[in-house]
Amino acid sequence: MVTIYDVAERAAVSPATVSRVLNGKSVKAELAARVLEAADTLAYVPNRTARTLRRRHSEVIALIIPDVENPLFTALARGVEDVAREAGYSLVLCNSDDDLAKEREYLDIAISGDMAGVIIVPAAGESNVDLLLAKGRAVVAVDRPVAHGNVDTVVFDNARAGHDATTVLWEAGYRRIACITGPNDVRPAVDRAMGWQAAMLGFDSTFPAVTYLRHGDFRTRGGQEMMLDLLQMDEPPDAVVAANNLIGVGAINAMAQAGTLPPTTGIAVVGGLPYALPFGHPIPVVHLPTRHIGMSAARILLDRLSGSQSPVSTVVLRGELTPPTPA
Amino acid sequence: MVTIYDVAERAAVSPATVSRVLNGKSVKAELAARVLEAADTLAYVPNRTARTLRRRHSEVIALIIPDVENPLFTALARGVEDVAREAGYSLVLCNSDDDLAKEREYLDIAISGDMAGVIIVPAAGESNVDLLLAKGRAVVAVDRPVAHGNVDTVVFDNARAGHDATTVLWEAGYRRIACITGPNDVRPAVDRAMGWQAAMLGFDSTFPAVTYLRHGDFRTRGGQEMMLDLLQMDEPPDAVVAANNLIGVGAINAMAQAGTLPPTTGIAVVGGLPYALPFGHPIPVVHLPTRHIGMSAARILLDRLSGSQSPVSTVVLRGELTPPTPA
DNA sequence: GAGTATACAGAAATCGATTGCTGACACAAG
DNA sequence: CTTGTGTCAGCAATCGATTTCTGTATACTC
Repeated sequence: MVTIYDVAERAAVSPATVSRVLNGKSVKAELAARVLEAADTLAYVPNRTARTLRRRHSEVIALIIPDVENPLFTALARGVEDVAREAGYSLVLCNSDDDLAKEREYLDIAISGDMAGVIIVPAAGESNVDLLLAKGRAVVAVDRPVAHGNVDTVVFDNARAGHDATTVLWEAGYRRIACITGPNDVRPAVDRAMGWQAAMLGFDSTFPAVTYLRHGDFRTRGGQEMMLDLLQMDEPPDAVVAANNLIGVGAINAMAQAGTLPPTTGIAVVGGLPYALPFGHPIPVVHLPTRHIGMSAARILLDRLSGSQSPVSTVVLRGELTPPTPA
Repeated sequence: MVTIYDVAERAAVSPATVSRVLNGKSVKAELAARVLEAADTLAYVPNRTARTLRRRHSEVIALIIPDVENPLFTALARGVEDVAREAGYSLVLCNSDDDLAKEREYLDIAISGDMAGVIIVPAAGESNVDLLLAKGRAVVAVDRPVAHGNVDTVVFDNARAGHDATTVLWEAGYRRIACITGPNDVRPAVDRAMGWQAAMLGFDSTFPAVTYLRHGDFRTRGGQEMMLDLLQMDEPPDAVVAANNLIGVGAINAMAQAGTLPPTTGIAVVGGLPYALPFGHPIPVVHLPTRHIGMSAARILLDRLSGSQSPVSTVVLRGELTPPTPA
């Protein structure tokens, strides 16, 4: 292992000088040249662990997400990564599986690994980032608020998204519009359903909303099962709002199984479908600015890291109902 | 920041003893109890940075993949994660964008961050892990071999997968079967195309293979463009082998646009389609054991980490042609 | 030309945990 | 009673880079 001492020796200067050269502090040009040459010929790579120990924080930020296999979160990760890299930070992706224990483990790693900051999509339930805050680390919540801890937050306008998705179906002539959403301890799932419910009651105050609401698991499987369930009702819905992309896919699968693909049964989806679904009928989608939400969170975090003391803020990003262009 | 010294003081022992207790070395029961109690009341969290500096390696392994948004790689990541966590390691996901410069950056981070080992899907081109090997770090290549460096490797049997996909189409009666694959500096892309070519020439030695081969970018966009291109030929193919999941999605989109969805134009896909495509006709898929490939790579890495000196090996996993059950 | 300000390099302390070595003590064997 | 063997806790060195402090050489002011 070649260390800063080896470089110092070869360049005939002190380790302190090598450090200064490598960190852009002022050093006489001639010495700097010697140092750089020595570092080069020795193929010196500074040890980040030692640097982190001394500086008491690394250049790594942790991004904790509930599911790496969900395109929403990977898109978010891209957004974070792009901004973070730009600023010289690298990103560690941690997969919590929406499990508080795993999440806690990763939070501990973030603390004990001296990570610069944490961007977290809190797991369902009582996420707690107090320990992190107590240590003075920067934390930003994304997509969902944290249950405990007062931190900057970036979320979608979920109620509105649910409302918009419902409205477009209503305007297309559907009248008995159901809603399949995620678990009821996951905030965006609840909010989107609220948006749907508000919209339906606005159109028809006698609509039996609870009857047509289903909680799945925010995954394809759940969407499919709940849709089949809805279709078996005595008075099945004539359309459905899928509260996320995977539910949308599942619901469409179910419709295919039951032979009631759109436009027979209508569907609108909150969140971009991961891949265009190639069959005749266009599907209205409320596109959520997933990449943006990541970029926004990263910017806020970077701001905190550079010492900003501005009061804790919540940013709400609005989705956009798109004419369904594929891909 | 509460350190091991604080704990030591409170428990009236030396820091060394605290360390030994926390690491399960033999210490008299009474002292151990005092230490644990002190650690508990002080809410002591050991600093991994310091430990890593001293031990000269961390409990983190890096997984470098070309595209976090590709389900193949996220599934692989799950496989790696499951095995790694089991063994007490945590995973850092790094996104190389198939870009050698970004890849090199992450490799440097792996070195300078004292990471225990690296599992890498090498970027297109001349990936080089020599530096890592020179430092004695464990490295495993997945999905593609590394251009430089002699390391354990886990790959799919890509040629066979291409061959199988082609065969199933031939047997279904298609005769002019094209192939859309990835960039020609990406090994699996080439191998799958080779499998297709071998199969076609086996069936019909006069088949003008080069005419019906297209290189896209292994993404939806590329698949779509190449498919449209194929469909515009004077003598368009009557079927196509899509060399990966995203190309498959793109190709199907293109078919939808052109109004020649299966079975009019046949298609077989190598690699599971990320989300079931709900329209009447079943699509044959050569399922690749993506999760397995990750688990296998992780096991090999862990083996090396625990000191195994067995000769460098290559593991080849076979895909399986499935009757196309959705989801 | 004397005195002060400035720039810059080196020595050494520091970050927090681990670990080789040493010494203290207990007990068994001779 | 002495020597030998083993257990276990503490001291201090160590990992590699950063940074404070200090000293020296040079430039600048009047």
